[in-house]
Formats: sequence, C-alpha cells, structure tokens
Amino acid sequence: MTYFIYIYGGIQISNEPIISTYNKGNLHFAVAVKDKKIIKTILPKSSKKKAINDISDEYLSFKISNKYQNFAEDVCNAYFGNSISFKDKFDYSSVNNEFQKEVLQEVAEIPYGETKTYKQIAEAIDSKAYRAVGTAIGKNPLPIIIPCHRVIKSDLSIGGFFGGTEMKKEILENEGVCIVNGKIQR
DNA sequence: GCTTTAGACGTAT
DNA sequence: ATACGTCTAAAGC
Repeated sequence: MTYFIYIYGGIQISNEPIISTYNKGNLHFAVAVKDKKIIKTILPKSSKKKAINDISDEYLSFKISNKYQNFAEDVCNAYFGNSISFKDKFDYSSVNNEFQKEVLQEVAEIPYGETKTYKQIAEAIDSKAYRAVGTAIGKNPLPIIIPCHRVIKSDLSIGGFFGGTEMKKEILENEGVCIVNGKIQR
C-alpha cells in the first residue's frame, strides 16, 4: 500500500488513515478512518496495544487520535447487540477484488438479527463457489460493520470465524439470534 | 448423530 | 500447476 503526501502552501495533507480506539471493559476496539469514512475495523482485542497493532499492520504510516472515537464506540455498541446503521460511514472501495467486493456487498445487506448461509450468498451472486465465498468473507476488512458473523453454514450450524466460533456465537446472541445446540433457530 | 469423501470454485504462490 | 479455504452434499457407520 502506497500513500502520497501532498504539500499545499505549507499545509501537509496526507493520505494516511487516522486510527481511533474505544474500549468496554477489557475489550478494545479500533477503527481506521480515511476521508471521514471507516476503511477498516477489527474484532476486539484484549488490550489497546493489540488493537492498534492489529488495525495498523497494513499501513505504512498512520495517526493515532481520538478524533473518531465515536466510530469506534459505534462498532463496540454494535458488537454488544445494538442495531446501528453504518450507512455512509464506511467505505470498501479499496477492496479491488471484484469477487470479494460482490460477496461483501451481499453480506452488507443482511439485516440485523438475521442470518444467511454461505450458499445463499454464493447463489445471490450467481456462483457455486461456496468455499470461495468463505475465503472472501474471511478477508472482510470491516468486521462487525459488514456483518460477516451473520453468514452461517447451510446446516444452520455456526461456521467458521476469524475471531473464533465462540465470538461469532456471542455477537449473534447479542443480536438476539437464538442458538440451540450449536444450531441457529429461525 | 458422527466422519469421510468428492466436488466446485476463486485466490495466492 | 498446486494448495488452500469462515463450504456442500452424499454416503457410510
């Protein structure tokens, strides 16, 4: 990833993202913001340091500031089951893989408290690549905001998750999804 | 219910 | 060309 720095009349306008954090108890959230849009989120970490490390790893340079703490707080609240609209607050235009973008757009449409299967996502984009859907979702740059936790297996079991199945289950239950013996009830 | 197996596809190397 | 993946369906126990 390359960032260009432009100098206009002595004022430096850089393209680097601003990273803000927010925590609730021992869960630390972070967002990376560029042009007032969230371009990356992470699943919560056990310390602020880990959160910052995790979210910044792909950036050559970045700023840490509390400027967008409210965005990080929104992500935290969403994690804990609040229905929050991130419409127009995030941006995944940097996802330059068409397949992945189609998958993410589809996932972004899943309403709060509802689930879709990997197969349904694949069918929605006219593909049979169920596994590739899983792979693409695994690279979701905006977990929580793009609700990849709402994508489950066709047998209605939870399925994999970057942050572990337990975390996926927890987020779903926070949203009011009922899970009995590892199966989504719907 | 469980495990194994083959299948189908997109991506990274 | 090869290997892998937040998968699926079918077959066997």
